[in-house]
Amino acid sequence: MPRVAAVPVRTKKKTRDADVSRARVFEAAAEEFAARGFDGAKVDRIAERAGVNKAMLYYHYTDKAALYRAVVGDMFASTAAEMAALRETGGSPEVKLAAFIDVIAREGQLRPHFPAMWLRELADGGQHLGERNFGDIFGIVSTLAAILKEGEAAGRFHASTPFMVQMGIVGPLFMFLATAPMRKRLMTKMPIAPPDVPPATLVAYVKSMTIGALTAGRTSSSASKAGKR
Amino acid sequence: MPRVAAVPVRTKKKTRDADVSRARVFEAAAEEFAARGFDGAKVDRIAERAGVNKAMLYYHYTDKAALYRAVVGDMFASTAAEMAALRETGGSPEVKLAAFIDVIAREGQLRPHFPAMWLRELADGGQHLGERNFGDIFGIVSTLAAILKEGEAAGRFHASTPFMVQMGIVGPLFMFLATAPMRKRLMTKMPIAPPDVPPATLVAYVKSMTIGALTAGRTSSSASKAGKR
DNA sequence: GTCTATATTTTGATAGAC
DNA sequence: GTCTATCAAAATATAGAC
Repeated sequence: MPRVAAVPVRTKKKTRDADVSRARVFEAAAEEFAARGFDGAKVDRIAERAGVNKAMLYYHYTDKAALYRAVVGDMFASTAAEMAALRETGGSPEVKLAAFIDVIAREGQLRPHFPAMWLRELADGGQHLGERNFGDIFGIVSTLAAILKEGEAAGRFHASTPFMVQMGIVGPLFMFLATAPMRKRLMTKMPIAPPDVPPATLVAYVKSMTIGALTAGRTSSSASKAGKR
Repeated sequence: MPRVAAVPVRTKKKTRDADVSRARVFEAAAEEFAARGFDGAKVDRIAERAGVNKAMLYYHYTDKAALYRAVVGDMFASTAAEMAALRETGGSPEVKLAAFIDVIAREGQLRPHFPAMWLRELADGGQHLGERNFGDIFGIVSTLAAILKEGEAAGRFHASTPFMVQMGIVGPLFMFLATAPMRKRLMTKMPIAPPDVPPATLVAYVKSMTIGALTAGRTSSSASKAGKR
């Protein structure tokens, strides 16, 4: 037992270093995966970006796929957690829906790699996702489904397909966010693709679109209330 | 000159065969690229899918990148051409906007690989696109920009950013279309992701969203007219 | 036009010293 | 925990016969 007691200090030091390099790898991987996709991302490049040796990468993560899952898992787990919190709050269906959109938008901005990675994962058919990821996604869509159902029951929303509404929210939001680098580069050739739309404007537009579609033809003023400018 | 005269018949035969195998390669490539992306797509697998020898693939196309450009170019050129035609037609801004959305949706369904490939290309930042592709894309967005401007001048649409509106149309449409295989596979685990929403319903929803956002707060009945059901 | 065999390069991954 | 050196497996592309 005395042998065990001697370790703490040194362990703490080592652990902190490990956490640092591990975090650097994670961050670099997120950028690489977002910019090039799973197959396009190269392990060597991730290590280089992270400023660590390639062997270090394998010290922290079993392989490329595990690293990818770590990044993706973090995205969905975080979003799912926020959604769980959202489910506890009150308010009208319109307010809840706006809050739902805010969470998606916030997560998409908080993690710059999120939008592009999500776009790719959708195109990939969820190839790289695991059971836990699907669970988180299910939780997210379920949150939206509950809001829609509530609004529908209250006679404020049309009947709708949750997954379709979800794509109607994530699509515009993430497509716009994911194309930020591209738009920046294209500005000279395409004055139509501005790199600098304020996030608030984008979010407002998405809210307006969604509420607009769900309340089209109704006399309520909810459409104009939720997403102005 | 007599040597030249003897060729035609044989050439025709050969040409037909060539066209067939070339088309098969093109088709197989479109599927592979859509399902796995540029880096994920493997030349061997494309050849196998096409039922031709790998060497044949290189006989028809200089390399993998050229093949990719051929598929992508076809998508954008076709869509751009339809947009050019649309620019000639008349009607109210609302009608034109609906027609614009119809073109995007039609192209997305006509070429099953279009949605997924477009999602990927956006995430890639247009890495694999050439000058001509950007020209076509510019033409497409410009068509939308003109419609929006007209509606705005007529006092029927809010001021808007064309590229953002474009993402608001392509996003929901293509995300939903691109996830068809995924949804089919997930049905058992996620009853929220139905594989079978009728395209007409999806298109109507996107029209309703877009018109709804552009006319939010207005007294006009255009929102309910353009995208019902 | 079509196929076999092969050259070349890239890349994911590990062994083993420090 | 960190790095060097290296292996083994893919994967792109081509040469050359038919």
